Amino acid sequence: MSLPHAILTALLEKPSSGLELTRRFDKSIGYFWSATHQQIYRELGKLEQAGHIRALPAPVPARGQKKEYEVLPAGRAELGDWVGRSEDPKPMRSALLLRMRAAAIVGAEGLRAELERHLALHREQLDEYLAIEERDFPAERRRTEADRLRHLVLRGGVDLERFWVEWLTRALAELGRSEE
Amino acid sequence: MSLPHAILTALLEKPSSGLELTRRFDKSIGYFWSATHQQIYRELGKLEQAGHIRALPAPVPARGQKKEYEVLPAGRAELGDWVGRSEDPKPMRSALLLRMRAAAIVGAEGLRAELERHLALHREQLDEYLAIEERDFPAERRRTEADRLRHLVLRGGVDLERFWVEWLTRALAELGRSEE
DNA sequence: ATTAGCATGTAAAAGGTTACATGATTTA
DNA sequence: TAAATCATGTAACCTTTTACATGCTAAT
Repeated sequence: MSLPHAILTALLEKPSSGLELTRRFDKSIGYFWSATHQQIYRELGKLEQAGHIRALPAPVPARGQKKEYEVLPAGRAELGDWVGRSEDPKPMRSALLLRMRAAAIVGAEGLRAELERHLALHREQLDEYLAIEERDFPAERRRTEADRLRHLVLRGGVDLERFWVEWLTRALAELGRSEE
Repeated sequence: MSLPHAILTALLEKPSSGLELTRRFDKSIGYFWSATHQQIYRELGKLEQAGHIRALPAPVPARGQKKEYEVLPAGRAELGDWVGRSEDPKPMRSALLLRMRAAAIVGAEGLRAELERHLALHREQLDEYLAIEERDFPAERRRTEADRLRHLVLRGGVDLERFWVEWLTRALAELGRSEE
């Protein structure tokens, strides 16, 4: 049950509309939580009903009209509470690793191309995160605790992409050994 | 839609009952796919109906009685087909990273203990995987292609746990800087 | 006026989690 | 024979994914 807390966090960082949130989830929030616009709109409704957020008064409230939300004290309290809660890491699910294990039995036909495709995707993602890092956390400057926390989270995203790039590179090398 | 393929893979490696499969998912299959016994029983039913697997004839078929399954040719064909399919990597969702980002706003109260708890869990998991590696993939021996593939998958699990251990260690060090 | 793009939603289906129910087998 | 354990299953719920629907706004 983390989506509402992801949204509260995003809204505290900057009040936004549903579509703006969607875009932020696609970009800078994506390295620790992902969500589609359908999830976001549904959850915004629930959060509003619960009194955790409210829509800023709009000049002309109507469907198809931008609607900005901000976090209410109750929402901030709920988030503060949630941060202190304990939760076990979710077990892994990687379709790619599964394909590889299945390939050990039924043959690795076509797997190589898929590995190369994933390698390219992860390299791209890694470059994006590195660009964000350069932009938002430049060099060695006196930083606040909050800055250091945010940087650590981004570092998580960066290092995870690096892991995939390295693993895929190694996998492709190993796979090549006998195929030529 | 990968759970059925995870089960087909597991059953091809060794015909099993539902509970045996559950145990295997908890241990050696867990580093690339996880599933509970409820999911597994439900899916075994579907796979049997689809003609992809069959229950081995039991002496006394009854509820509460062990029921072993094996993969039929149609199941193997489906798996072979699936391995060649293309699928994008699923975007990340880490409640821990989210907690950290939220902590940057509402305060890191109690986060340190949670990080330490996760560090311990990931160290344990890493040790388990390393033990499996030593047992199943000893030293440098002539290996078949299938062995190399299986080893690569396990390496994925190992390296991912290492990533978490390293990131958490670093996070704790960073967090400590200002708290004392 | 029409089209493209922005913006907010609804609905149905698939997948995963949690809680509970039940029968068979072994062991104290 | 009672309790523990093995084994299979059902049901309800929650979350995520996919597809579709609708209304506003700006540009051609």
